[in-house]
Amino acid sequence: MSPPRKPISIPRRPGRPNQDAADLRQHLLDVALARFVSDGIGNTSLRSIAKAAGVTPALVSYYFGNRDLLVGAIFEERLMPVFAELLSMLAGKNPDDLVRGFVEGMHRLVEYHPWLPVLWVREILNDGGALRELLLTHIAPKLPQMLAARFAEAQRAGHLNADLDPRLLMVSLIGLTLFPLAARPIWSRVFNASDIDNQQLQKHTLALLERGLENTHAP
Amino acid sequence: MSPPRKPISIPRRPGRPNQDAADLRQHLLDVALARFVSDGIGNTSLRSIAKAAGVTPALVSYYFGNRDLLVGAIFEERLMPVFAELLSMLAGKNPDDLVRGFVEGMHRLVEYHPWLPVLWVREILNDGGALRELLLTHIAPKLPQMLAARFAEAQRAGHLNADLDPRLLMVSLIGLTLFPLAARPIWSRVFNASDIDNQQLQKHTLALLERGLENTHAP
Amino acid sequence: MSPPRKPISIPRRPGRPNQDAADLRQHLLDVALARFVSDGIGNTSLRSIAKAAGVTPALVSYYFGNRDLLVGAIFEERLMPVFAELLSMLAGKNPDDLVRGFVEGMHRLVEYHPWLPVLWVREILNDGGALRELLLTHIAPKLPQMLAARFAEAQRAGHLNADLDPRLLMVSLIGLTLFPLAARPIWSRVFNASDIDNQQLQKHTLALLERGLENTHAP
Amino acid sequence: MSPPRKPISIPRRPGRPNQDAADLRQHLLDVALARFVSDGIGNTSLRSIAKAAGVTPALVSYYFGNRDLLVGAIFEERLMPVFAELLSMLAGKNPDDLVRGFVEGMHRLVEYHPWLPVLWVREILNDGGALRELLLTHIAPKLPQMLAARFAEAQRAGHLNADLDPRLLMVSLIGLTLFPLAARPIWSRVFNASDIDNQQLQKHTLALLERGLENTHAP
DNA sequence: TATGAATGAGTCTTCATTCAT
DNA sequence: CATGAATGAAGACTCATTCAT
Repeated sequence: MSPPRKPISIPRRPGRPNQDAADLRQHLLDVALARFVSDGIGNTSLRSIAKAAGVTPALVSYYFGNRDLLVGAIFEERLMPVFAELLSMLAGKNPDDLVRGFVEGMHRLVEYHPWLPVLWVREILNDGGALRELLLTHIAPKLPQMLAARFAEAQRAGHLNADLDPRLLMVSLIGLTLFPLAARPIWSRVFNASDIDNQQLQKHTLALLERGLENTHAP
Repeated sequence: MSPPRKPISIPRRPGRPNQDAADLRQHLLDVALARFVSDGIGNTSLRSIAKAAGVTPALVSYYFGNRDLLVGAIFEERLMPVFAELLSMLAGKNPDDLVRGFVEGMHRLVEYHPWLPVLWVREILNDGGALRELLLTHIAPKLPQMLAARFAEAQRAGHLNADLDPRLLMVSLIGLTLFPLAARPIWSRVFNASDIDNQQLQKHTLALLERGLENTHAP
Repeated sequence: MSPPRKPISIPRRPGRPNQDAADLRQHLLDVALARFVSDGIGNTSLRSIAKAAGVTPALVSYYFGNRDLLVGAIFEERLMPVFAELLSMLAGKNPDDLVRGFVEGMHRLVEYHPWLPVLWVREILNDGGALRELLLTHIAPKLPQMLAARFAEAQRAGHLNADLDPRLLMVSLIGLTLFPLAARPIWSRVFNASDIDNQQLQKHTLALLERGLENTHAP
Repeated sequence: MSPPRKPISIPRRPGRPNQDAADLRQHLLDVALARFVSDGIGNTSLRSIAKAAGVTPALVSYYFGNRDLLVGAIFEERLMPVFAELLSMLAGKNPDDLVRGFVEGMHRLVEYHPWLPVLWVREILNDGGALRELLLTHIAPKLPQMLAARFAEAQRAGHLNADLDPRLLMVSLIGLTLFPLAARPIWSRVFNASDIDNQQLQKHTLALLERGLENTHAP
């Protein structure tokens, strides 16, 4: 891998903690990710990342080559691992637990990577999203296709509402997990709903998924 | 006539059809909306709008004053009317038809205003979204609060799954309508699903909402 | 004279009093003069004049042809007449009264045309001043040369301090009249001297001119 | 090394001598001052300064941040030192020499900083002058107030024409030094007076100040 | 390894001016 | 007589990037 890998520690600017080059690279990625999430990738200048990281803009270019390569690095070193995690979470699940496993897994994931929903919505979901193409060409197909296939299988076995489309179910699952998590700031404000935590959201989601709207508990 | 007049008469941009000012204004709004939808508001320069409209950047300033006012105009003249439509669609519905009405209404709406889902996701859902504040302060609260209130009422009357949160149900509904519609390009590609049309999506969504995942049709 | 001279009164915008074209021209000149004085000619846009006059920018161009011609009109129709006044004030003065006449005349002039000192200092005195060239080629030479000549004559007759230069005396006179009048805002603030009115200034100036610094009243 | 580097090496603007950054900063200040003096601060674009300095406009922003900061730098690094000089020149003077000291000091000052009178007149004296506020809040009050106080003292001691106002005397002194020096181009042309040098001007001024107009030398 | 200096392209906005109406 | 529409040029400023050091 490219430029700064030697572990020689040269504490240049005393403001930043004494870390070696690899750490600085990670620091830059952290800062960049934070800015990307809060401002959007397209709206974030390298300058602002550099400033937030206590570093010159030239350094950011130096470490990552150029803007696109930085975005690529964020994708590969921050986003991909998260999807890998999700994949491994769902690997062993048997079909009946799959939906519950997905919902719980996603919630657990977001607990550790709170930036995921927003980044997903803004940069992947959207037409010009900076990460969409990367996702679609690198990893995306695998996970959702695998899940959809297993839904289809369950459906054929009569374990799943026959009126559902297995592929669309995959979409619905994201619309019921990542989407509400990304949208929290807005519904929290609209409904004055700071009392609702993620656990309640998860419970609501599972209730909706498992039994739909009808009050089937009642006899 | 005294003041200095160059006698050469140059007909203005012959490329654009001879339309009056009001039309041009609408044309500019159309173009701006299109660019906003495809690139994001924050990433769209007035210059690019002007170019796409076959007009100088100065003219865009001339018509709308400045960038923020243009965004405001888009909001008021393009987005607000759509929400008004939705509101009137749902006005007369009785509680039992409400969810179905919402899903069908949203689909019908998007049929006529295909840009709605994307714009919603990018500019309202997201943290720094250019339209979020406008929506939240102008119209947003009313519609979702009204619907959530009616859900709560239905729930008290025993007509609605007791484990759902009425406010989160509102969120879920959007996650199952606007979200999949906005995400169509992506799932269509991932699943090679150009065969799935909006009608199927609507059917799937209603099936999921009404009975959940379980295969309750089977005895 | 150029464009709008017909006395047909068409009250277009009801905001502005019902005045005919000639009056509108005068109105525009008034407004332009006011803006020129307060912002400087170079810093004043036709737009701002038009706005202040309740008129479209196009109208200003229409009436005066272009920016330079407007400045020319200000010079000819506002500044020239003032110098003519001064000239006539000093015409009949006999040599001994000349200095006193100049000081008093200038003060009287400024009483009626308070904008004179500022305009003079900014637009004539300065190197790139918009009116300097106009003044130098149109009128300037006459008045100061005439006065300087009469000072020289008085000096030859032994009526004037022999160590003075008659031409520089002309300069000094302006430095002791127009200059302090233009500078009033600044010295008034520096010295907290809102108590000093023009009459006191005039008295001080004459005292300085007539006897210099020394306390010659004392026997 | 990895990041993409175009191998073509283009030596930067060979026109300007190879000077280090500090020198370039000074050069830019020099050029800016010259433009400010000849065109007025408000009428001088960064673009024109950059062009005159053989530099891109972006570089001017790079060095000074923005327009106001550039003006501030001119004030602090060019104007303030001059006033400090004047102050130190007058520090030790005893009251009787004060006026003469002021006139001579100002002439000496202008000899080394020929731009001072014009800048003073245009940017401090004038109402919207860009440097006025800076001067008034940073330094102005001290010097003139000190001088006026000493004039008042001399007057009380009977050493100064009793009909003068000490504060206005301060104003008159500027009107008889900075003003004629700033106006030289104009009176030099009006009177065809290229023969009058600063020494003669100084002599004239002192003669006027010390004895006024009357020919008191004659018995 | 890291940066300061520098640039060219691009941002939005304002300006004076023109001309058909 | 007066203006709305339109433009091209210029305004200040920011940006990503490069390169010598």
